Amino acid sequence: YRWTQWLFLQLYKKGLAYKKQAPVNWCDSCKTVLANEQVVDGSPRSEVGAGKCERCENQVIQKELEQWFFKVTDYAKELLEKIDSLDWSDALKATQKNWLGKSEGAEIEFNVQHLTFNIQVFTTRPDTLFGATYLVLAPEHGLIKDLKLKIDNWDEVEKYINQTKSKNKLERTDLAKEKTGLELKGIKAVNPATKKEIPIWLADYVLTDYGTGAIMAVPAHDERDFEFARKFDLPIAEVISGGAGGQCYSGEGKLINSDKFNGLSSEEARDKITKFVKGEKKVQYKIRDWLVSRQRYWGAPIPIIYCDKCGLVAVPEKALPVLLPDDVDFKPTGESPLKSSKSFNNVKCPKCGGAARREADTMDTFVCSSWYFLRYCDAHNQQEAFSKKAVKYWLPVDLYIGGMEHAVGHLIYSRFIVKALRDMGYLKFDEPFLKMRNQGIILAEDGRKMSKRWGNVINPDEVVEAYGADTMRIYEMFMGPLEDTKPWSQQGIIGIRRFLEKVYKLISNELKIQNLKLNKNSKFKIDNLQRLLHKTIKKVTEDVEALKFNTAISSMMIFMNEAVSNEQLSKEQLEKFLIILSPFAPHLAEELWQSLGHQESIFTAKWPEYDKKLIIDEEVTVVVQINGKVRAEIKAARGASQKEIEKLINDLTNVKSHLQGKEIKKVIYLQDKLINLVVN
RNA sequence: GCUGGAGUGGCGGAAUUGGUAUACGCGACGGACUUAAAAUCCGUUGGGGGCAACUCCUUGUGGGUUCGAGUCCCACCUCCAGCACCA
Repeated sequence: YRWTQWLFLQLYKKGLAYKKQAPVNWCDSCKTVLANEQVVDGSPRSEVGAGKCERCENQVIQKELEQWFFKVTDYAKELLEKIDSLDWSDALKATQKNWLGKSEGAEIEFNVQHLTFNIQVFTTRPDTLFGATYLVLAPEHGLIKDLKLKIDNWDEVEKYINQTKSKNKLERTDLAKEKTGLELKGIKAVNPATKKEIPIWLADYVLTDYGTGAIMAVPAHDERDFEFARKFDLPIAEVISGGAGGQCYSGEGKLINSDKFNGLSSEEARDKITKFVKGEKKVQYKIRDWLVSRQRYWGAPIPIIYCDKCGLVAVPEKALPVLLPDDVDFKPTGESPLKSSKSFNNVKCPKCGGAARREADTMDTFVCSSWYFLRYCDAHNQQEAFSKKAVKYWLPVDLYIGGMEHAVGHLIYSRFIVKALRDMGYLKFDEPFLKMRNQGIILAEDGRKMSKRWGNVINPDEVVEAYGADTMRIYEMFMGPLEDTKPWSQQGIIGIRRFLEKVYKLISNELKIQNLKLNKNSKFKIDNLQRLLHKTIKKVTEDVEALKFNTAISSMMIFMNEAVSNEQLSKEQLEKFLIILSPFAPHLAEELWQSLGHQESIFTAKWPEYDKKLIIDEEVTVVVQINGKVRAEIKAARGASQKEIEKLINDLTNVKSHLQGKEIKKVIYLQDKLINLVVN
């Protein structure tokens, strides 16, 4: 964590790490704050449904605290734009795009009537400006206090603000709940397009931390504004055609009731109206800065010192690491545990030498995990976090495998850190993980998630005990595609055990290992087995590359079944087979390899190459279709011409009977595969 | 509501990307071995009809394109995942 602290200092120097007072997520069971990304909805089957700590599933509450943040928002644009250049799954990309939440619109200024104050709003629909019949501010909006003396119903307003404060995020964002709000009496705003006076309201459905914390309400063309206007009897002005009377229409269309802009399309009008009222085009993102402070013991201490004279002072890099003290109780209490350590807390200011105290919070563990792959390239370097040379050699990561749950946490943080370090000159690449695959989770046999709560957990140690580690390993790969969520089957695993036993028996004298040339009578079979082996090598090689382990295993099973039923297999064939099996069943393959007399490990053996000539069959099966329906199949020599095939199939009784009294209108021939006779 | 993904036998799943649907495995049924069971081995196994050769139906539903559709297009249904009063 010395180098994690170093990383913090680099971000701090660049202004990318900062401290601010803000409402934050607090888990009262873990006794710490959480990042937005660490608050989850909970399992779909949970009773309550929203806002839970991802670690303990406790309901998260909001607290107003001063905390450290990393400025991920500075990179929102690039984080979004570069997603499409990555070889990641669509689901992962979409989730991350969702989280970044880009929306394009404009900031427009509304003057407060007869006063010098004005209110900025963000809207994605400047084309509907003529229909803005009132404004709504978030209860936390800074302007409200400034206008206190002008507001006639201040007592009521204050009461509403306090009510909002007492609500947690869950209560406030409950979609089912009816909207609440009240008017700021005594003041009015002016719609910059219509120049008409419009009322200013306060409502908790407007969020303080998105956009400007204020909206222009267009009830005719926004569902939420419509609902609000109906409840409080506010005017509704239709400015986009296309809606049914008396209903809200949130789509686009031609402008109406919009003065000189009438007749324009929504798209054309957006720019023009924004210019007309001297508004500014703006792009908004939903993502917030990353809250990295934690009130926990286990974590890298934040390398900052507070001095009464100098204020906030960074720990000099030479003084790193700031070690965790051992004279504290590390159980979470809600206060940072490091605060209670005398040895840790009291220090001298690095600038003036005066009495000072250390920052007592530690960093989110995700700070460490957002750059570990850089350190892994150069783990023993004592002079720097990583050398440019080592990082250039190893990174970016070619293939990264991990769960979907990292979509909006680790994977965004890592991308952010890499971009920040790149801009500081430490790295020369933009993205940490070029190709990413998400393994699906293995569910319990009942199709639910494995959980202590359901008592359906499969203990891998017990599986290994009963069937062996190789069996367990292969079964997990055989169950289905890597990325699929799939249920475990205690019954199904026996098939893999049988397969491996078949392989084992091959060398335990139950089957004879013979040389290829051995038996004239079985030459045909041996030839076929040799062909099958090479097809299997091809299939396994390609499937491994594509991470399609389930079909690779299936093809090895087919080969084994064939080898066993023929009771023929040369030592050379067995060896090649063992090598392709070895990544799947390392223990068994190694043991059999040694028993064949090898001194070196099987993992030093060269991966077999397939013979291109052997994977092509000389005799092929051609399917005979009549009007697209399979009526017969024939064996033919590879490369047979259409005429030759037509001659062959004419004699087939089933073909004859289907052609009786009919006329062949067209013949479709796919070499070595299929012939389709189209008849009337 | 928005975004992404998926619907194939009793079950997990294959299908060269438009060309024999159900590979491989589990389970089930029948048989061999056994006093018996387990293990192992052999056979059968999508559904219907037929003694049989064969034949009809079948990839969530309904349409369409095509010589030919699990695969492509349109509409719908269901499930999973993510986001959600984001203006």
